[in-house]
Amino acid sequence: MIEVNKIRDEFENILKALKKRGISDIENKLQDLIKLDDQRKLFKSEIDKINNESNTISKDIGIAFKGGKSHNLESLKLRSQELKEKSKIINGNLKETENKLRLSLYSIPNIPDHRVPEGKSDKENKIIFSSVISKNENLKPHWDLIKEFQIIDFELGNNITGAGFPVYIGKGAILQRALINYFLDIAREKNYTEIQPPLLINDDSATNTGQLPDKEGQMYKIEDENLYLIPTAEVPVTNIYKKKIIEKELLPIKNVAYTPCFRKEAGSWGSHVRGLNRLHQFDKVEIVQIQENSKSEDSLNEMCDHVQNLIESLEIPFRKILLCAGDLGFTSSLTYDFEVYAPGQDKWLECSSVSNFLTYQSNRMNLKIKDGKSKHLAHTLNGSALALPRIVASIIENHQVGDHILIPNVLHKYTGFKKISK
RNA sequence: AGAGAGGUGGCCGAGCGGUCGAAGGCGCGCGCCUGGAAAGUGCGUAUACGAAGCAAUUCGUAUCGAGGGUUCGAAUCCCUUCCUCUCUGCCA
Repeated sequence: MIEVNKIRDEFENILKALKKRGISDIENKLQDLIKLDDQRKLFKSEIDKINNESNTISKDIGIAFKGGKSHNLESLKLRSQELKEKSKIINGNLKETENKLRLSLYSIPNIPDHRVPEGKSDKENKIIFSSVISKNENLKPHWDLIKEFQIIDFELGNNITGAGFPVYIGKGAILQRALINYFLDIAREKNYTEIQPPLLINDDSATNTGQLPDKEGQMYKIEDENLYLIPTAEVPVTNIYKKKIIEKELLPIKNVAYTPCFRKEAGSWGSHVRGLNRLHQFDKVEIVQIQENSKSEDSLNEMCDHVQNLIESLEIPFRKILLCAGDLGFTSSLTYDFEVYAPGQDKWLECSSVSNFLTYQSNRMNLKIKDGKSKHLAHTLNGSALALPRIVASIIENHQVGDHILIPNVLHKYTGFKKISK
C-alpha cells in the first residue's frame, strides 16, 4: 500500500498518476485518507496523554506503598479508574480509525510509473519489441497436436478433477520437467537462490503481496484451515521477508522458486480459451528480488533480459509489451509482459510478467532496509521465468515438423530426446 | 490426535504483581590498552506510532508469541488462541 505521508507530500503527482488507472473519485478518496490519518494522530496523542497520567499515578501509588504511607491513595485510585474508562473509549476510536485507514489504503492501487501509457485495456499496451512472424495456415494448434502425440490429456484431467487440470503423459511430462530444471539452472547461474516454499498461504501473506483483498475470488480457499492455494510463488517467496530489516550490504536478494500455481480464473473462460492457454493448475518458475530503491530499475531490466534470454533460447517468436494503466496489476508500478507466438492458433500468449512494486508490498509487509542508522522501505520485484503451459503450447506449435515435434536444443540434455514422434 | 513442558531483546537466559524495555552472559559496533593481535577494560547496542526540531537528537506512548480480562499498577495472575519441544498414537 501507498504510504500516507507520501500522499501528503506528493499529492498532485500521485493524484495525476492514479487518474491514469481510471479510478472513479480518486481525489476524494485520497483526501479522505489524509483526513483519516489526521484523526488517527489526534486520537493517538490524546490516548498517549491519558496513559501518561495514569502511569504517573500508578508509580506514585507504588512509591507510597513502599514508603508505608497509605493515606490519600483512594482519590488517586479513583482518578486512575476514571482515566481507564476514558482511555477505553478513545482506544476504541483509535482502533476503529486505524482500521478504516488500513482498509482505505488497501483499496488504492500502486502509483503507475510515468512511463506507463494511458489506456483502458490491453489494446493500449505498448509493444516494445516483436519478433517477425510468418503466418502458416497449415500449422496445427497444440490442442490437436497433444492428442495426436498423446503427451497431454485433458479428458483424463476432467475425470480426475475437472476442466483445466490436464494430465501430462510420457514425453509430455518429461518436457515439463526439463523446462523446470532448465529454468532453475539458468536462474542459479544468475545467482538466484533456489527456494521451495509452502504451496498454501495464510490470510496475512496473501494480503501483503496484494492478492487480498483485491483478488480474493481468484484463489482456491481451504475453508477449514483458512488457507489459500498459492496463485503464484510470488506470495510465499516474497513473504519470506515480512517484518524483516535487511542490511543494505546484503542486497539485492535474488530468489527463484518452481511451484505449481492454482487459479480459479472465474469468469475468464470462453471459446477463445482452449487447451493449455488457460488452466486452473499450472507450473511456473518465478524470480523474486528485494532491492535498494535506487537500484530497482536496474533489477527490473536485468529480470526482463533474463526472461527474454530464456524465450530466445527456446527458439520461439515473442514480443515484449509495456502494460498500459488499465492493464497494469493492482500492486504494480511498472510491468513488462512477454508473449510468445503460437502459430497453430495465430495467437500471442502471455508467458511472463515482470513487475516493479516499489514500496507497495514492502509497506504492507513491513520490510525495511537498514542503511547505517536509518531505515527505509525496500523495493520488491518479481517475474515469471517462465510460466510453463503457454511455453509448451508455443514450442509444440512452432516446432511441429512433419510427423514430429522438435525439442529446442537447449533442452536436449534435460529431456534425453530430441523430438517427439507418434 | 492425546498427555506434559514451554514461548522474554540478534542469540542464550534471569525475573513470577510495583519506578522493568526488562539483570547477567554471548554476539555486534566504537574507544582505551598493544609494535600489531589476543586477553583485559570502558561505552553503546529493539521496533512502531505520536510530539518538538533544518538536523543530530530529545520527550511521550505501546510492545516480554497474539487477543481479551482482573488490578491504581501485569513479563509476572485468569481466560481464549497460535506456535515450539518431549512422550504416546498415526503416517509419506
